[in-house]
Amino acid sequence: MATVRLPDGRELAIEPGERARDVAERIGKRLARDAVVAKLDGELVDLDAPLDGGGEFEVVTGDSAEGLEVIRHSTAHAMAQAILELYPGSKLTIGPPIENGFYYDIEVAGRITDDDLPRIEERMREVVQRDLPIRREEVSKAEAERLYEDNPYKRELVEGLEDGEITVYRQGEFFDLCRGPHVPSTGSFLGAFKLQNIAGAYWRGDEKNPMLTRVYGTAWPTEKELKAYLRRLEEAKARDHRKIGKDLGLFTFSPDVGAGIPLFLPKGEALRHLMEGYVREVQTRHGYDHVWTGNLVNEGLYEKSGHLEHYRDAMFPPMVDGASRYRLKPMNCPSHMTLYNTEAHSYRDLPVRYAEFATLYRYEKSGELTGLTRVRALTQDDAHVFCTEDQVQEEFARALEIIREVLDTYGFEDYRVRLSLRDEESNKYVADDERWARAEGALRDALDAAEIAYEPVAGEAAFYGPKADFMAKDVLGREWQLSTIQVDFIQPARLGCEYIGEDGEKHTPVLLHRAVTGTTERFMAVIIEQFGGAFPLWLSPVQAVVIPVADRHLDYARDVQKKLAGWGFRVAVDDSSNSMQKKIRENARQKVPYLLIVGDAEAGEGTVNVRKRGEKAQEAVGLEEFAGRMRAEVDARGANGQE
RNA sequence: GCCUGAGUAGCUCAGCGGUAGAGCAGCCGCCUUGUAAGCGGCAGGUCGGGGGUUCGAAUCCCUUCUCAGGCUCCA
Repeated sequence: MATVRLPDGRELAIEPGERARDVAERIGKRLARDAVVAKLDGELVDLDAPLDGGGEFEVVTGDSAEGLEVIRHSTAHAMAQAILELYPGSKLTIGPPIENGFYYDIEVAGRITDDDLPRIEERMREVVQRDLPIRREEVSKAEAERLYEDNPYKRELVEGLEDGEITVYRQGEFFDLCRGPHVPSTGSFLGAFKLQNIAGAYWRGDEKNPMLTRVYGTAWPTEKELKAYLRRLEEAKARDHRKIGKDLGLFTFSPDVGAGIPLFLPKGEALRHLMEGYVREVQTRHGYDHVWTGNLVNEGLYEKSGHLEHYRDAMFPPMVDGASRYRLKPMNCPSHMTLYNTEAHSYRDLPVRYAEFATLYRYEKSGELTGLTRVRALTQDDAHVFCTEDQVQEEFARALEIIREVLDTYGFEDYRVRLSLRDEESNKYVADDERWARAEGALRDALDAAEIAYEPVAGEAAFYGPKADFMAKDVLGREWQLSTIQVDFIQPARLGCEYIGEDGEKHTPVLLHRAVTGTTERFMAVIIEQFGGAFPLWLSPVQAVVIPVADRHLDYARDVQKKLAGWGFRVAVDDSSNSMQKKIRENARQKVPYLLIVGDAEAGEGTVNVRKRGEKAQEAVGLEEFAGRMRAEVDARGANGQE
C-alpha cells in the first residue's frame, strides 16, 4: 500500500482513490479548510489530485508564497471568465500570477477602458458567487487544437506542448489551457481582489506581434491584506519623486525645452552638486582621477568602438559639419579610451582610473520616458579602469568598496548582485567566444574573491562584456538597479589601447567599466523616494531656516543666518509676511531639517530655539553649540533623513 | 515606437453643447505674532497647440505636443 510522508516525518497510508483533500482532512479539519492546493514530491497539485503513488506530501495554504500564487492565478481565470462573458468572442492568451497580483493578456472583442474595470469586477464577483467547481482535465494535442480552433494564440501555445502534458481547467462554461493547479472552486479563496489598470502588451513580448489588452489586478487571501496592499500603494504614491520634486522645488520639465530633459531648480541643483561631490570625494580617496570629455563626439569613434552598430537607434541623429558627423555623446568609454591613447603606457602606469560626471544624451523612445528615472539627458558617475588581467580582481574589489560605502551612506543596506551574462542565442553581442569566456571568468573570480553571492542571468550583458549589477532595495522594498561593474576584453582591442609589459612587448589592457549611483538623475529619484523628501542634513539643499517670532526680530534672524552661512551651512531666513505659525508650517512641509525660532529671549541671549524636523520638542541652544552639532551631523553623513 | 487614458489660473481640482469656477500660492492693505494655516481686498486662464462639426465648443470629431500606466528597449 502507498504511503505519503508529511513534512514532520509522519507517514500516512493511502487508501486507493484517496485524494489530496482527503489526506488534508485526515491531518486536521482546520488545515483542510485552509488548504488551497497540495504539494506532492515537490510539485504543486490540485486538492482533487489522486495520491495513489504516495510520496512527500504537504498542504499548501494561502499564507504561503505558493498558495498565494495559486490564488492569484485562479483570480486571473475568474477575470478571464468575466471578460469572456462581457465581451463574447474575445481570445485569451496568457494570464500568469505576478508579484502582488496577476494579469491576463486578451485579444478583446471590442474595447476595454479603465471605466469598464468596475463592471468586470462586478462580473467576477458573480463568478465567485456561483462557486463553480474548478476541474482539471487532461486532453490530447488534437483535442486541444480543436478547442482552440478560433484562437491562434492558444494554438501556438499548444504547439509547444507534448501530447500527454496538456491540461485544461474548466469552471462552468469557462475553460482555459493551463498547467494549474487551481483553487477547488471559484467560491473558495477568491474575493479579495481589485482590478488595477489596462495596458497594451505585445503577444509574446515582441513588438512585431499584435498588441493585446492586458488587464492588471491584485489579489490577496483576505480583504485585510488587500487593504494593506492598497494602502502601501498610496504611501508609495505620496513619495513619488515627481510629486516631491515639484513640492520641494527640485526640478521640472518643459515641452519648450524637450521631453526627457530635466531642468533643475536651485534646490535640485544643490542636491545634484552634493550627491556628485560626495561620490567624487570617495573616488578621489580610492585613487580615481577625474576627467572631462565634452558633449560632442565625432561619429567615427563610435563606428570603431562598435557602439554605432549596436545603439544607433538610441542615439540622437548626427550633426553634420562638412565631411564630419558629430553625435551627442551617449556613453563615455570611447572618449576615455581616446584619452588613454594620448600617452604611451607602461605596465608600471597601470591601473589608469578615469572617472567623469558626464552628461550623456540618449534618444530614449518617447513612450518610455518617466520622471527622472528615464530621461534623455542623464549624468553618469562613470569610470573606466585600464589594468592588466592580473589586476582585475584588485580593481574590482576597489570598485566594490566604493559602491558599498556609497550605498551604505544612502541607507541602501539590502542589495543583491545580478551577474548579467550574454544570451548565446542572441546576435546582439560581439562574437568573440574566447574573450567572453575570459571576461566572465574574471568577473566570477572577482565576485568569489570578494565573497559576494550573485545570480547569473542570461541576456542582460552589455554588447562587449558581462556585468555585475547591484540591485538595491529602498525603504518601501522596491528594487532598483543602481551600481554596475563590467569587465571588457573587447573594446580596448578595437580602439587600439596598449601598454608595454614587463616583457617589453605590447599588450592590450583590460577595461573595467563601473558606475556607483548609476546616473545622478535616476539616483536622485530613488533617494527622493527613499527619504520621502526628508533628506539627511548633509544632503539637504536648505539645512536650516531662521524664523523670527515678530518682525522686530528680523535683524537678529539675519545675524544668525549670516553666522551659520559663514560657517559653511546652507541657511535661509523666512522674512515673508506670514505669521510665525504659518512659517513653521510651510518650512516643515518643505522638510527643512532644522527650524530656528528667534524672539526676544533668543535675541537677548544669543541663542536659537531649535525645532528638529519631525519633532515638536523645542530647545534653546547657544548659536555656536548648535553649529557644532550641525557640523558633527553633517560629517557623520548619517542616512537618517527620513522621519 | 506601440496600446489605454489624461491635459482647465503658479499648484490641487470642479465644470463635460448655452456668457470660464473654488481653495492654496501671488500682489495690496490691516495685524506684530512664541512652535503646523490671523483678517480683508485685488489680480490672474486665447480651458496644451492646430483644424473641423455646430447658431453656439473647455465640453463632440480629427490631428499634433506633453504627461501617466503598461509593452518593447536600456551602452
